[in-house]
Amino acid sequence: MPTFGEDVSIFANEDALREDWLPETLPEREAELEQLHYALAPATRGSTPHNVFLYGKTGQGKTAATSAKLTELEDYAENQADLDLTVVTFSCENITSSYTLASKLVLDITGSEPRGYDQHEVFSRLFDALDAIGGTILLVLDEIDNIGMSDDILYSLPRARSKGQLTEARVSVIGISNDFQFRDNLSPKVKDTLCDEEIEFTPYNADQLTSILRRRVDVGFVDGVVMDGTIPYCAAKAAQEKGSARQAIRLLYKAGELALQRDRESVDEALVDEAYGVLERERIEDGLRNLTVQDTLCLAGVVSLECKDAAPGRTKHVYREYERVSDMTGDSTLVQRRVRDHLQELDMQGFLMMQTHNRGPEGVHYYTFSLNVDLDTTLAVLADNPRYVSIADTLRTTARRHDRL
DNA sequence: ACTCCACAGGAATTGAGGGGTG
DNA sequence: CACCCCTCAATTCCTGTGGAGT
Repeated sequence: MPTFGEDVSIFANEDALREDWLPETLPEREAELEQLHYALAPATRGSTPHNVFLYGKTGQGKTAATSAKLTELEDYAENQADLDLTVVTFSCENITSSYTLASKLVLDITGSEPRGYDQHEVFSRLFDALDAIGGTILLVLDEIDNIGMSDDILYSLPRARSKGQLTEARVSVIGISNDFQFRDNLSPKVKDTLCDEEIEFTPYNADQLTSILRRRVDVGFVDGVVMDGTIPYCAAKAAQEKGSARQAIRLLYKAGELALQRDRESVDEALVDEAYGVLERERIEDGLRNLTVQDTLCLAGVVSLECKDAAPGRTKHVYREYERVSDMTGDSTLVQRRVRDHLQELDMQGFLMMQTHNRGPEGVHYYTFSLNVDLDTTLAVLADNPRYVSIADTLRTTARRHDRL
């Protein structure tokens, strides 16, 4: 039994390895920071900063860069008597439309949420709230791609002042997006205004990830704990996937924790490999647990194909399995059209692998689906839930018969 | 050559569920 | 209370297209 306080010293400052740690410098993002700087600079001259749109995959330093630059700007503004600057940062997680975004923004600023009103009224309350703050307002909308096609607010915000809906405040929008396509799908009128400055964050390569990791290790770990080759190894592993700094750091942190558990005094490549496995499993487990009933049943349809060694299978075949599975649980059976949508969502979340098969350049195409995560783990997680335990058992038996386990 | 089928995906609609106003 | 706002999952209908069958 471990005792508190008797840990081998591995971590010097564990906070530096956590998700929410914001580095003070981002040498790998010099160019992007400079672009951001010039976009915001008008604020220091008493004018409205440009609207900026930052895009790039997760873990590329978009949020960190924005936060670093804005802190710098806020510090500057603090010492200038005639500069009234407010930064409002808002994460659009779970926000699916302009309407909810506006209403949640009002909640964020004023503390009360307008609901049940029409969109026009909600927008105008948002403008009132912004006017009440006054001065120059930088509105940072993180993960803005969540609002999808409904982008009215992105059109209205930058124009509110010229339309007289805002009188006291000057508002600039800084949109941060993980989704490259989001930009293309914006309506043309929004693209015009919001995207007058665009900053793209391309994925870090292995060398850049190595430098980033090295700085974190210097702060986070005790000197000499992390072996020489471990950092580049970790970086290479992360670069191979998405080039995400977040993932690279998470990996190293997990490896450190494993080292602690094992009473090791150093972190080596084998531990990184192990940490990788642990994180992957956690990812699947969390993901599966958060799926809705129908999502899970659709997934189970594909799992069923896998167990019969019939994957990848076409939509039709998945649907047949889905019908069997949902019969077993007694849940309502959806129409095929809807199941297709669920399958596509599961593909986007990485649980399924959806392949397009084309026949002819433009015309008829069809999809096949296969499981993109470990079958055994998936069955285990399904069996954890009483609702699906009978499915999991049946499928496991089938899988054994077909030598899939 | 013609018709029918399979399939993806867009659009419109519905009904439940959250909440408003007068 | 009647009637309004918006969201979300789901259904229904429709369109476009190549391939199979006749």
